[in-house]
Amino acid sequence: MSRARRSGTGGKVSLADVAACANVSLATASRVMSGATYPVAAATRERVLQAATDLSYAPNLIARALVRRMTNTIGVVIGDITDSYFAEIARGVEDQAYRRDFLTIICNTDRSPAVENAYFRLLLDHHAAGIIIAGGAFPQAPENEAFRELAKEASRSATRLVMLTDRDVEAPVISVDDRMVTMDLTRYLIGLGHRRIAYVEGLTGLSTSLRRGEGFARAMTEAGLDASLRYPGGFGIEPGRAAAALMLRNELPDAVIAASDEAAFGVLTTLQQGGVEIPRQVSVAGIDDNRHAQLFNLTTMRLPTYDLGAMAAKWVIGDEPGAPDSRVTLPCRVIPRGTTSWISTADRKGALRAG
Amino acid sequence: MSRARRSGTGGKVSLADVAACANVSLATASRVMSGATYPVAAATRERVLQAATDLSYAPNLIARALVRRMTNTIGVVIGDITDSYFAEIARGVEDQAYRRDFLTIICNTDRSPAVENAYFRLLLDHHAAGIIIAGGAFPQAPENEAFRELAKEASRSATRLVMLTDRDVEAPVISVDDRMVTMDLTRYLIGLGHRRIAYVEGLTGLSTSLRRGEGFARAMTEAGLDASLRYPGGFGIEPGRAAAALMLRNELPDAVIAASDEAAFGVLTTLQQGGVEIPRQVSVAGIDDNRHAQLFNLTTMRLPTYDLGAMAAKWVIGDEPGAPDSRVTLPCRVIPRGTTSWISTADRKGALRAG
DNA sequence: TTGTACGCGTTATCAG
DNA sequence: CTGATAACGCGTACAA
Repeated sequence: MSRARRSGTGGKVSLADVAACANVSLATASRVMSGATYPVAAATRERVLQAATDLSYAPNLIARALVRRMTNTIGVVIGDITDSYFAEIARGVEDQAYRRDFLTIICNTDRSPAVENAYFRLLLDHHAAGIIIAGGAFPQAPENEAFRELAKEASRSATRLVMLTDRDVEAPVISVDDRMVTMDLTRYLIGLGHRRIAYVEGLTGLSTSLRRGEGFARAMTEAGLDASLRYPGGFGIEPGRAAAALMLRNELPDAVIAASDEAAFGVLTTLQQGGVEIPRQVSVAGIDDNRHAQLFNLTTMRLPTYDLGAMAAKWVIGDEPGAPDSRVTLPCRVIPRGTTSWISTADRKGALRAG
Repeated sequence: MSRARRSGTGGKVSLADVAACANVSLATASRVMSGATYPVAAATRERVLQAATDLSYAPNLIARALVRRMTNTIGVVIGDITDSYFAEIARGVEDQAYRRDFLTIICNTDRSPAVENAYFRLLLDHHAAGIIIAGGAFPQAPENEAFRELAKEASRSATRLVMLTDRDVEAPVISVDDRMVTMDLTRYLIGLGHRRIAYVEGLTGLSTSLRRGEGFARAMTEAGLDASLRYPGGFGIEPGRAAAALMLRNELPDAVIAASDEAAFGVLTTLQQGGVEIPRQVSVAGIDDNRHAQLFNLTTMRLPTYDLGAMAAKWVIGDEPGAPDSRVTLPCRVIPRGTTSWISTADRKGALRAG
């Protein structure tokens, strides 16, 4: 009765209204509306459906979530959505989520382990169906302990967890081989005849940066080259600029690899402003292959960012979750463009000296 | 008792556990945990708090949402998160949301009115605390009817609605004056001595594009100049490229304004590849001032994208919502950089002819 | 100041 | 195949 009164107002119509309107029990109405494959007579089902559309019924997702102990949301924890690397990942997640009527929650940490943990906690409390952690690890961070604790809590609950980079927790990880990324890229440049190759590091302390640095070093030493030409860096434009400014003060390298496209842009433009011709004098390469790499005609390593997010989302909302110890590694490849070229014989002298 | 048994397992601890542990009623426990300003004796409050931390209690946000008829989430409906324009908006929202423990749900529509409505519906059913619609309007879209219906439903419910561009619905709107944006920019270029100015349009059918086009036309005609040099466009890089390719086949304009930075990048690089010197021969300007504009040294209109999102979020989760008919307009301004300059007297001839 | 009891809108478990 | 009814975990009148 109170229901009947409410139906006239702006109050939402509930399943009870539908049931009443269709002359069936709440249970029956639920069975047809909740999409379950439960045996209901075709006739009554039709009646319920009709009543639902008549009353323009929309299920209360929250009530449903309470009893199912699970919302139709999936959280993606990233560094910063304005960074195209993370934006692509988020897009991959969202595309999959949308297909199954899941909502995508975005959590910017600005690479703060504390914020990361705070969001982890919040998502758990929100009973997200899945949590995708895309930020890299800081092996030294004191917050790692709490992070692992949170991961354990997740494994006890029903929310599925996926890591997009190895975080040393019991959760499936989908990632790229960061060491291989720089190794392949470095080898590519060496194959082009470059000997004196500089490397602009990624963000300090991040395990991803560490591994990329290792890859560079390994490729150089295995070719008998000096791997010590390194510049402190980061993933943004500014670190690239700073490194390039330093390069301009000394003997130029044959080539420079930056740990990200953005940093490479910084290197590229600063070098050019300094009067250096790219790639005639110096070759430049980045990592990511983001949307603007093409604009700068930048040689780079293509990272499957979108696929990382998409696959993680599938594991999280799909029928087959990734096993807690499963790790899949997605392939990357060099995208040769105009900022790299064979080293000219005229400039080879310096290179030979360095080698 | 069943509770006591569960406490040992991985099952979550509930408020009842806390209450029992603190020897108080469920109500009392609720009153201290829910943060309400309800009179509770300091001693008992302390006991409850202690019990909560002892049991590492975390409130079930879904249960809370059910009774409050409101989740701690805010949905932001955008075109595409990999577009830095929308990413900045989303970041503005998220920053505010995080401060108050709200979760930010991101919804990519790819500018499809149908998808936009689908997300609108989903967010409503999810009982989002607020919904921010950032995509532009397609005045001709048949889905607009349903959109308005959804907006009405929102106004009847408790979820707050904010538009980031005028959508002709009963909801507060925070936006920029798109007409003024292009007018100011065009006037700036005219002030630099340019006469033959080309305009690369925004995405067809979008009201934002329409208004920007109007602004360009008005500024030109009020200066007694020909406003007919327009190129079909869009907000991406490719449309810019295509327009520039066309320009290269005919008499070059003095300057070109693109409806977005990305399009301007396309114009800029294509023109340069075509042997045109920027800005000596042609000045180029964009709209947005995104992160890469500085890299290209692009003159542009700075749009307060981040602030748009941040202010919308405040209206949505803050103490004072925007009135349904309130419209605030955030200021924009020209950022002069290196892709525009005074027109050289040598090139002035053509300009005079056109004027 | 504290406790009791009910309601939020669904789903799931039993009987019929 | 259908219908009562008990959870789900929390907030809040109302009563004490």
